[in-house]
Amino acid sequence: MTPSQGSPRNPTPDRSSDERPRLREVAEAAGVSVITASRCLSNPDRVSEKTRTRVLKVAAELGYIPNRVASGLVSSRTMVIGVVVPTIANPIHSVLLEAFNAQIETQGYRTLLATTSYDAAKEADAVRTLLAYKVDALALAGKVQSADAVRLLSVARVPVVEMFELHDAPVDLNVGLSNFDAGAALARYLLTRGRRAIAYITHSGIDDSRMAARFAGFQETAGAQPDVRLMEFTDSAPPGRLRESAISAILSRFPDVDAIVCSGHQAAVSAIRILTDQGIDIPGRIAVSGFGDSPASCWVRPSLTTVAYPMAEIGAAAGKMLLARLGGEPLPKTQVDLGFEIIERTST
Amino acid sequence: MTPSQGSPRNPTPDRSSDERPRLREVAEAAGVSVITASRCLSNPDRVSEKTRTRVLKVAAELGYIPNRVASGLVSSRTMVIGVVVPTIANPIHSVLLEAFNAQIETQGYRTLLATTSYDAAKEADAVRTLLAYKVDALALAGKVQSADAVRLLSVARVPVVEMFELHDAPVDLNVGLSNFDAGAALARYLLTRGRRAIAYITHSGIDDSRMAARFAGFQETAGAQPDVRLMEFTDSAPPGRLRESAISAILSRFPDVDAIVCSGHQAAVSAIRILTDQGIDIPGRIAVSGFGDSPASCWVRPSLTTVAYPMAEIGAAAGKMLLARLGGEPLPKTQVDLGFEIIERTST
DNA sequence: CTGTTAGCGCGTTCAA
DNA sequence: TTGAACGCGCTAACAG
Repeated sequence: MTPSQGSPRNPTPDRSSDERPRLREVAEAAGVSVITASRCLSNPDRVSEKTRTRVLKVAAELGYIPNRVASGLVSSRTMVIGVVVPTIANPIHSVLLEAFNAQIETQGYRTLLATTSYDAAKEADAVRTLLAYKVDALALAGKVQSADAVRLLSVARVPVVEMFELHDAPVDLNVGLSNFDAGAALARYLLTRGRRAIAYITHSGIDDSRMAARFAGFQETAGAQPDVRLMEFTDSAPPGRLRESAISAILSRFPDVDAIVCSGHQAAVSAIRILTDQGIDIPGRIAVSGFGDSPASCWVRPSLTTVAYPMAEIGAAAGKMLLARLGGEPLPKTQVDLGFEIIERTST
Repeated sequence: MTPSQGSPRNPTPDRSSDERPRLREVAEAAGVSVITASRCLSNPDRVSEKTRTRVLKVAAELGYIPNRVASGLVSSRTMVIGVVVPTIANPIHSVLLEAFNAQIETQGYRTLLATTSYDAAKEADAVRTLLAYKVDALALAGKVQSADAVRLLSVARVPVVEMFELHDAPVDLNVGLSNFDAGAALARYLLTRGRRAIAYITHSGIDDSRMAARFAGFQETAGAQPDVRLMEFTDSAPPGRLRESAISAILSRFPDVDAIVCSGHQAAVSAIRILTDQGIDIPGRIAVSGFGDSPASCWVRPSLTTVAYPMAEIGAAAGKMLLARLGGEPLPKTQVDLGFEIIERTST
C-alpha cells in the first residue's frame, strides 16, 4: 500500500505520547515547509497573508509553543538578559530589578537572575553562568567587583550595564550616581548644621564598593574640617539590619557623638528606633541620617533625613540603554548620571 | 605541503576573531574526542583521572565556558526554573523570590523571571514564555489565575509549585497558607476585642485571589455575628499603597467605624500614618490591622497588629520541593501548610 | 574508559 | 514568496 502522494523523505519520527508539537508538525498540518512556518511566527512580513493566517491558525489549534532554546542556539539570540544583584530582598535592589525587568519585558526579553550575597567570588561565578546561558546582555547592580568577572565581561561580546554606581572604568555602559559624591554631600550637609562628632556605621564581611565609596566621600569632606571627629563603626549584621550592640558601642566609646550616619539602607531607620527607645533626643542630642529612601524613612518618627537614590529610574534607564544597544541604535552617552537628592526630614 | 599527521575529516571551521572556544577546541587541544571532553565537565566519574585533569586544565587555559543553550537543547535539561510573580517591588514577593532563588541556586539552577502585574492575561503569557524556554520547573506566587495558564501547565511535563496560597485544586505542588483562614482569624481577633464597625479596604483592578480569599474568610466570620457591620471599601491604588482619599471616604461614609483592615501589604502602615496625622486616636477610636509583616510594621507608631506570613520559609520550602521532584525523590506531601501568625502590637 | 554516530528544534544561507 | 540544505554546540545511545 504505497501512498499515492509519494513517501516523504523525512518521515515524522514516532512521538506518540510525547509532549508538545514542534514547528515541523505545525508546518505539516498547514501544508507548508518548516521554514515558512517559522517565518510566519517570527517574520510575518516575509510571508503571504494567506499562508500566514493559515499557519497561525494551525499553530494555535495545536497549542504550539516555540522552542526558544533551539532558536537561541541557532540564531544566537536568546532574548534573555542576565541580571546580577547582591540580594533581591533588599528593597533597593528589588525596586531596581522591577524597573529593569519591566523595561526589558516590553521588548520581549526575560530576566535570568543571579545573586552574589555581596561576595566577589560569587559574582564571577554568576557572570560565568549567565554567559553560559548565552544571555544577549548583562546588567549588574554596582561596579563589577572581581577581576575575574571583569575579564569575562570584556571578552564576552555582549552589552553590559553596571547600574547604581558610577565609576571611572566601566566595562561598558554605566548608569547611576556617584556614591562618593553622595557621601561627600551628606557630610557637607551635617557639617553645615554644626555636627562635629560623627559616628559612621558600615557593614563588615561584604564586598560592596558602593558602601566604600560613600564612606570615602564622607571621610574626605569631613576630614577637611579640622575640628571634626569622624569615627567608623563596623557592624557585622547584613546591610539593612543593625544590631543594638552597634549603637551601644557608639554611645559608650564615643559619648559626645552628635551625629550617626548609617551606610546600609534601612539601617538608619533601625537606629532611630533604637535611640528613641532609649530616650535619646533626635535630633536634639544626636542627628541620624543614612543612604537610600524608602516608605519607612518617612513613616518613622522622627522621620529620616537621607540621601535618596532614584533606583526605579536607574533600572529603567539601564534597560533602555541595553535595548538600544541590542537594537543597534547609537547611544548618545554610555555613562549616565541620574544623581541623588538629600531629603531633609526631622531626624537632623 | 601535506600535513604528515593526516588531514582531519572535520577541519575546524574558521573562527578567526570569534568569541569563545567551544568544547571542540578544548577536545582538540587536549587530544581527546568531544564527548570525552564533555564527560570531563559533566560526568567526571566516567573518565580516567589522567585525561580528566588534562582536559580540565586545557579548558581552564582556554577560558572555556560551556554553552548551556546547546546542552539544554540536546539533553532537555536547561537547569533553569521559571518564576512568576505579580511584581518584585512588593517586599512580600521579593522575600519569597530571594528565598526560593537561594534554595535552587544551591543545586545549580537559575531563576528565569516573569511578572504579571496582577493581570491574569499576563500570567498566561508569562507561563507560555517560560515554557518556551524549556524551564525544568515552574514556581508561581499565588494560585494560578487564568484558565489558559492552568491548561498550559497541566499539559507541560514539568513540576509546578504554587506558592503562598493554599487551595483545593493545585496544578501540582502547593505550599503556603490559607488566606481564607487568615482573614477569618483576623476577623475573630477583632471581634473578640469588641470591634463591631469594620471598614475593609481592598484594591481594585487586579487579579489577586489571595486578596479575595482573605476578604471571603473575614466576611464569613464577621458576618456570623449579627451585630457586626462590615463595609468593603475599594481603593484603586496598587496593593501596598493607599490613597488618603480612601481613608477620607471611610470616615465620611462610615463615621462610627471602629476598625480598619487593609488587605494590601504596607497599606495598613500608610493608614496608620494618615489617621495619626489627622489626630485620630489609634487604637482608641479606630483599630488598624492588616496582612503581611515587615520591618515597617513594628517601626510605625502605634506599631501594627498584622497577620504575618512566613514568606521566606514558603520560598525555601517551594524550592526544596521542586528540587526533590527534579531529583526524582518522592515527596511525602504535595501540599504543605506553613500557616500564619497574628502579631499583636499596639494598633488594636 | 573512550569513541562513533546521530540528532535535539530551529533559523541562516542560499537558490528557485 | 517559498523551499532545501545545513549546522548551531552539545549529549544520548550505543559500540569498542
